[in-house]
Amino acid sequence: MNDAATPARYDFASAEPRWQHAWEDARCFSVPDVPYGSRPKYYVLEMFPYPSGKIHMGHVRNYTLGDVVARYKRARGFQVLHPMGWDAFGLPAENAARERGVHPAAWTYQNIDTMRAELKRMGLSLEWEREFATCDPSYYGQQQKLFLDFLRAGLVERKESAVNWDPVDHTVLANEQVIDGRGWRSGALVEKKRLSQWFLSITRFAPELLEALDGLDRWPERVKLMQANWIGRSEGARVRFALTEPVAGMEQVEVFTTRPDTLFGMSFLAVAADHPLATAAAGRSPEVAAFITEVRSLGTSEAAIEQAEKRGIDTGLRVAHPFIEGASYPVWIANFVLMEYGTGAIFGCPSGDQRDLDFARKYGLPVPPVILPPGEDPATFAIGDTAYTEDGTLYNSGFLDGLGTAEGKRAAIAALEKIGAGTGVVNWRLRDWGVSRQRYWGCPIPVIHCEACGVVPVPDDQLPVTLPEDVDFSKPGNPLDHHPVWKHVGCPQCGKPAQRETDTFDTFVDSSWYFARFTAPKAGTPLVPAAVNGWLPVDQYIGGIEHAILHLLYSRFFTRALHSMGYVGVAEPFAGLFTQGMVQHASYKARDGRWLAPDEVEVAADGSATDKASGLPVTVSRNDKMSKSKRNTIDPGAIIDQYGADTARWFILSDNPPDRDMEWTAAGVAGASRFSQRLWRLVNGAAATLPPPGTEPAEGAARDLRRATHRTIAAVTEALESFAFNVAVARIHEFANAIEAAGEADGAARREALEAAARLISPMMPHLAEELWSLLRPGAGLVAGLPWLESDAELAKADSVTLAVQVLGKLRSTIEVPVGADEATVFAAAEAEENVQRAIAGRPIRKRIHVPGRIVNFVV
RNA sequence: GCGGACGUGGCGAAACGGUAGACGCAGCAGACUUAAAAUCUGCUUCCCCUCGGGGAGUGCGGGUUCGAAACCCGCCGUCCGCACCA
Repeated sequence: MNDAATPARYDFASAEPRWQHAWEDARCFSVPDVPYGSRPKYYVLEMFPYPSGKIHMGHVRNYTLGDVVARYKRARGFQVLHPMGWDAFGLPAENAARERGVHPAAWTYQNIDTMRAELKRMGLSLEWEREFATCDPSYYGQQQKLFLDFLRAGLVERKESAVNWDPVDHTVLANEQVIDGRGWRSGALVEKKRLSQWFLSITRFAPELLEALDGLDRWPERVKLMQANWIGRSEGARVRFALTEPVAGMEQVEVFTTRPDTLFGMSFLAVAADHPLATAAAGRSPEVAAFITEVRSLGTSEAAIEQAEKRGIDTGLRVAHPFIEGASYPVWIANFVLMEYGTGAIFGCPSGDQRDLDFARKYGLPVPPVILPPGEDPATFAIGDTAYTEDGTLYNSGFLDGLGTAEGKRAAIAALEKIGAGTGVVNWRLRDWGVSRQRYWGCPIPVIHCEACGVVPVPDDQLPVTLPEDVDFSKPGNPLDHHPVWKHVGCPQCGKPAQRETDTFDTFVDSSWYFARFTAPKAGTPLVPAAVNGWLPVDQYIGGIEHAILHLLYSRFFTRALHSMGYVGVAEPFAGLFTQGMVQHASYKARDGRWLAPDEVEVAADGSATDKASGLPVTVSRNDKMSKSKRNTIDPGAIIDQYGADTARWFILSDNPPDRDMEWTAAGVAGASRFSQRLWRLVNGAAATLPPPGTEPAEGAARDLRRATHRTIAAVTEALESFAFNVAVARIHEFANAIEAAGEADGAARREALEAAARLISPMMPHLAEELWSLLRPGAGLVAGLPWLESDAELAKADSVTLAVQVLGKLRSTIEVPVGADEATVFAAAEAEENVQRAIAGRPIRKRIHVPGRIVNFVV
């Protein structure tokens, strides 16, 4: 059937693997561990994937964006480091082991093989020689060395602490992994449990992690803001209140407040249910004990759900006021006071804090007003159900009377410090990072517990501490813990029987330094100074907004810690950050509630859809996140089979700006495919008839085509520089239109245009670029090895421009004038327009405005 | 509650304070075909019209400016983050 009548088409299926091999053979994307010579370095990195089984469209978008940057920067003369690896430890591998009896390592490495093959089909300019998985002993063994360095540097603590316990996954979660009181993975309600845990001292770096955000000028503002909020700096004071009688050895209770100026408005003191004072009070009163039990059982999550309800109980204890001789206040336990923030205790100033006011009203506590709002009369101002939390003038406040809020704070802190009852402090919301997980499939924490010697680091020559392969997943809990022999070792110090730590690291530890390891991935030390200092920081990091806090903050902390230990020269790992939007797809729900896959429905022109099988209408919901449960995922592999990698890449780039959520549509992919075929036809049809390379003076249509060429080079370059990839795509579309419109104009100009098109698409559609280039310049080598095109400003320049002519700011006409025409000529031409005259309607022109190349405006 | 971002045709979107809607998707009309696919050409913000044009228009209401989608003030809406943070 295929004969001469069938129009020729670009055969991506054979071309794409061919060019992938050509790049590989030419080692186009390899760089040395240490950047060499005078060419500047550029490190492009996309957040490495978790090997879940298959790549999804989010990966395709992420790696396409990174590849455009990598290929573009390479063409701009940079030595580009662009590696890929696998964030390979984690729970799903263990779940697979429990559910299907497959070993986590086998499951993981098999997934990696599958996904590597899929990524390779995308034609990414990656340096695969640097690939590693975090579950390789050669990686996590080096991580164990780093941990021991952290330990020696005093950046690790072992603390008994209340942890977030996930009862479904049987593991501890970081605060960041608790979302609305539920485990981020299992969704189970999180319980509080006390365990001995390893903590990395991220709080020590809180001030610099906050301050350095200002210097990250190529990070999205919102990510910096989210981090700043998470670190949560607040200035205030710690105030010690003496108990009127000691309880369980405690003589005082300390509170944190941001409003020491309102101390005279105190009405009560409240502590968290977990506070030692609460525990002491419980010992003296069954009612108090019962209340604490009740608050605990509700838990933080329930509290969040029913928010508003403030509850408390009077302990019967009292505290003295630091400033008011002889005054004392009741100590309450309140459910809205959190042990995790500040000191777990507050002083209640109902007139100046809404929560305190709600509490005071509920339990009939006094509400002494101390802040007078501007313009209010102290004789008449009263607090109703709304606390006054703004600035004002202090009154009823002894020595603070008459001071404003800021001066009041300073004066109160000075007075507290003078009498030894408190100090001005900065309080941080950030907690230390608990990294212990009661899990098998993670990096073993390299310490040994000895009854005589305590915690003993595993000696260097015994590293790596590798995971045992023979593990039993049939019991709940940590397989390392109930392994028959693995944990039983001799103490490295005294030689007596001791036990290995059976906890493994939070997988966020693994991803906190992988970007540094890529610079020398096979080294026998964690990092090689010349390599890591040569390549870091990552110049462009690209990934999802979901990592705005956790991964990015941990990585910043890790880099600072490594910096403080002399491992790396920089303090910030990521100079530029780009957060991409999600890939979404319409979802289809049948009447009976079943979700239908896209290929099971018939979508009409108006967007409505029917079930192919039954013919019944289905509910269409646009812009749904792709998910297996809604059956609206699109398999990248199938798209590449049908359309090729370039088409998938082109569509993803063309649809919208990369930081916004995009909708995957069949029509959009088809459009991208059409364009790739059109470009190919344009080149394939002309290649044989073009003159050999070389330029000649051009006139008329040829001159216009050369102008379009050089303008397009400039416009695409600018768009690529600013991550406006959708605009770059649009400019290339316009360029294709211009080349077609130029018809048979001049061979040399046409060759120049087609060659430019081939090279300009190369960051986005690299295979097609090579194919076109090989048609235009057989045997001339790879586009991947060519420098970026330069726009010739002379050629891009226009001979004449179209000016808009406005009267009173309203467009009335346009005129064509030579570039550089003098103002008098321009005004004369503009005034001569019939439409302009009609709009002026005989009125005198009061003002003439001319913005050269843009606009003329007459004010009448 | 606090903080932030964003509102432009049927849809995705462009637009140094200077011709709003480039480019694409969808749609309509036509060409080529026995037909379809593929491809190509034209039209496509809304309203009025004497086919020359005219009016309105970037969530709403004001303001600054010769000129505002963009800058300022106030609303409304959507989304995101944090959330009894003392």
